Order: sequence, then C-alpha cells, then structure tokens
Amino acid sequence: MQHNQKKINLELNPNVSVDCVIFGFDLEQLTVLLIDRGEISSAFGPRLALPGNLIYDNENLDMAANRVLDELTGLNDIYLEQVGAFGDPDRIHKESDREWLKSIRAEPEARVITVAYFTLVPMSNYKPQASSFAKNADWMLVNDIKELAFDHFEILQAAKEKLKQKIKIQPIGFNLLPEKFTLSQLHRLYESILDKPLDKRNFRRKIQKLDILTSLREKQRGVPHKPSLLYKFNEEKYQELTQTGFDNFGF
Amino acid sequence: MQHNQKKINLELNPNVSVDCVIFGFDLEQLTVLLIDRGEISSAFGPRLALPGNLIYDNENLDMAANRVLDELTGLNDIYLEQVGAFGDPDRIHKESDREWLKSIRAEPEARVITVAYFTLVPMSNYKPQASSFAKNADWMLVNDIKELAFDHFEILQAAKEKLKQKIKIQPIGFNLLPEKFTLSQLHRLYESILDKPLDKRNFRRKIQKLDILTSLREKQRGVPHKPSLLYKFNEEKYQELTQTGFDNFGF
DNA sequence: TGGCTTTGTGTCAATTTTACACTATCCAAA
DNA sequence: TTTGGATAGTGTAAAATTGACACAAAGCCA
Repeated sequence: MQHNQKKINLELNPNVSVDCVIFGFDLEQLTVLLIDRGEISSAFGPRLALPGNLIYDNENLDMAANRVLDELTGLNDIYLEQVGAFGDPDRIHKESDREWLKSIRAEPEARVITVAYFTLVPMSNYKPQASSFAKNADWMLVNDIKELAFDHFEILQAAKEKLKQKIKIQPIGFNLLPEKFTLSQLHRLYESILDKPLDKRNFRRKIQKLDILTSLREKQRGVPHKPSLLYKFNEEKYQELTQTGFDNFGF
Repeated sequence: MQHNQKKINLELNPNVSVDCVIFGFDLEQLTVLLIDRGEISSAFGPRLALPGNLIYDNENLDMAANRVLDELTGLNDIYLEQVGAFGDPDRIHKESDREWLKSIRAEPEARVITVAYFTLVPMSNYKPQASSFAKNADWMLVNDIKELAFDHFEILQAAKEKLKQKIKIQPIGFNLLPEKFTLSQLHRLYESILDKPLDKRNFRRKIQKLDILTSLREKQRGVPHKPSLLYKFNEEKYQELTQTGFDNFGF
C-alpha cells in the first residue's frame, strides 16, 4: 500500500515525532524491529534506532506512526497502541545523533517531543524492507539490545512494560500464532513476553479456563517427539475477552 | 553550535502543550480542577477547560505541566503522572475554542499536540487561585461534567481510567486523607474512584491484610453515631507497597 | 529396539473470594 | 430519660483459585 502523498503535502512539524516499537514473535523469542541509520551515525554511537520520524501538520498521531513505519520499513496497516510521550529537551545529546540529524532534518536542532507507539506482530508475516533514511531494517532479539539512538532504549523499556501489563489483561496471540497452534507455542509466547518461566500445568489450566481455545482432532506431524494436539482460537470468545479483559484483582 | 539557541529557548513552542487532570478528594466525592475561560469562549460552547498551555522550548514535559498548572491555578509542587498524548489535527474544532485561542495565542491556528498529566490530591490542602487567562479555577464534581473545551472531555475519561487502574495496583491515600482517618473514609475513597459500591466487610479485610494501617487507640468525636476508630498509615509499609505494587493477577 | 525429546495429565493443601445480617455506640430530639 | 436515627464493627461457610509437584505416553531416529 502506497500512501497518497497528496493528502500529506503540508510541512513536517519540526517539533513532534513518532517512534514505533514493533515487537515480533517467531514462536521462539521476542524481537523488536530496528532500523540501521548507517555510517553517518556510527562514528560515536549506536547505529540502531526505532523507526520514527517527524509528523506532518495535518495528520493525526496514529496515522503518522503508521506512515512513518511504512516509509522506513515497508510494514503497514498495523494497529498501534500508544506508549506515551517522551520529550526531554536534551534527548538529543549523543554526538552521533546530532550529526545524523543534520543529514536528514531541515531543523536538526529543533526541540522534538516524540510520541511512542507499540504493538506485537508475528515476525513471519512481516518482512521489513528498509527505505528512506533507513539503511537497513530488521528484527533484533529484545534481550540482546543494550543501546539505541536518542532515548530509544528508554522508550523500548517502557514499551516492554506496557506489553507485560497488556498480556495480563487481554488475550494476545490471535495474530501471533498460526491458525492451528499448540499449547506449548502459546506457553512460550507468554514466557517470552513476561520474561520468566511459567508452570506448564498451571498455565494450561488457566488458559483452558478462559474458554477461548477450541481443541482440534488433529495432531502435529513430523516432530521427533510426541506430537501435540492442535488448537485454534474461538474467535467469538476471543473478541469478547479483548473487550472485557480478564482483570482478576479488584475490589 | 551553529546558531544561538537561547532566543528560541525562551519562546513558547507553538506545537506542544500540556494539560493537567487534577483529581481532588474531600472525603466525600471525586472532583477535578477546571478553569473557566470566561466570556470569550461562552458564545458557542463550554467555558470550562482543563488547566493547560503551550510548553517552553527548553523545559521538559513534566516541568511544563507543573509550571502551567501553577500559572493558571496557583497549585505547585505536585507529582504528575502522564496519561498520554492527544493530537488530532481537528481537536480545535469548536467555534468557541477557535475564538478563545485567538485571544491568547500568537499562532492560534497552529497544530497542537497535547500531553496530558494527572494526579490525585486532597482538595482541602489545595485552594486554587485563578490567574493568567484563567478567569476562575475550581473543583467540580467529576460525575457532573458533561462537556469541556477542545478534546478535554476525552482526556478526562482517559485520566479516570488511568486512575482506576492505578488504585488497583498501588496504595493511594496517604496524602488524601487526614493524618488520622477512619476505615469508612478510606472505603469511600475507593468507592469514589472506582465508581461502584464495595462490600464493607470484604473491603476492610483486604485493606487490613495489606498491613499498611496502624490502629490508634482513639475514637472519632462529635459524630452523631457510633464513633469510628482512627487509623494512620504505616509509612514504611506504605512506601514499600508504592514501589512493589500489589498486583494480584499474573501467571 | 532403545534412547531422545516433548506432550499431557491430577491432586492436595493453602489461600482467597464472595455473599450475607445483626449488635454496639454515639448524638439529638422529644 | 428515653427513643430514634445513623454509622461502626464484626464472622462464617461455601466456592473458587493458586501453587507445587512427577511420571507415563507418543513420536522420531539411529
């Protein structure tokens, strides 16, 4: 999908940007989509950054996040949720970041507030294609990331927290797992996001009780061990729970 | 440094504002602090708005929120938590809002993204004093508010949700109740925020189990009914719970 | 055939939740 | 002084939930 540039032909707003934290899951590990800013930024600091850029004056923030993500990585039509606004005046303090901004911005010294968004997608369905000022765009293991441009590492931490909270309150997985999946895969998904081990039997019990799974009369094939039963989501229940949530606490 | 930033730093950033949702509690009901924008805005729409204004180019968002709140209402030194960013291009769509902006802004038509903050304070300790473009500033019952300037009603709803979430996860009340308070007062506090009745006995049991209350050997005086025992917070435990939270769910 | 790997399953004790009703104590008014 | 009005304070039993824990079953492969 190409965005119609005629709709967005006003000026860039020099003071507001959006950044996207796109988490990916490949049935094994949690990753995040980063762009490589190339040589210019490499002299003094990290080349990697979250995909993000200034917004246009006439687009809303959600649209801007989707547009920017598309422009830098080719991913589009993704539902994004807000993490929050980040706007320390000195968030551009690394020398490498300043140099790089000079190469891509009309007003590289302008004060910028950024609004961060996040989501979680199945890696296999989204093959990033770098363009614009992104020299490369690829999934990186979340737990391997130590440093990022600007305040992006801080934003990543905040997004991880949001994701952890979200998974405790809403079902996630519909789009992340294949249509037919095993309970072990769902189990690994939760462990990856919460970043801690969960008891197998207790996990299964809890999930079953939510009543969002339909057991298929079908087994895994070709695995060198006992094959797992396959399940699919009960879409109706799933949607319902997405609305109501399954908050457990609460006076 | 290519050019001198000092001039710019003293200017308002025309594109970014902050708005504050200050909830108040008076041992009875939940209120929110609003400003009256006066006659200019009244011809076509609501006069009431959340306290908010543009940020300066060299202040961070948290500081800006505190400054703006102080300037408009006289309240200061309040810890504010972020709700999120709101930035529809058409958030200034009411005629009354446009007219009003013309009277206070250098660039009344500029696209503005606002970052909303919220907190909860004891009403009795904070007596708002309107100044700047606020003609008046006062506490209004949250449940009575039907309409506000710009997208402030939407912001208020979001802040209410955040507050509900927060109260389920962290102790709130230390600053809201008098040093010595009754369990009924704490009970009303929770009911006001969650906006639903809570069973008295179950509420008391749960609170007691948190072990943050110290029972005093002292009774209420002068009430026309059985006097309540007074309690105070165990500050140490309270601080601890503020850090760790008391999340209950969770795999 | 045996070994490797992962699946799938049940129970018990401890804790937590929910629903529910009556007596005690103070003030004020008669 | 008595009475009525108002709120405080208290316990229990049934149901649901949590957490800890171990072993047999099923498929592949060498």
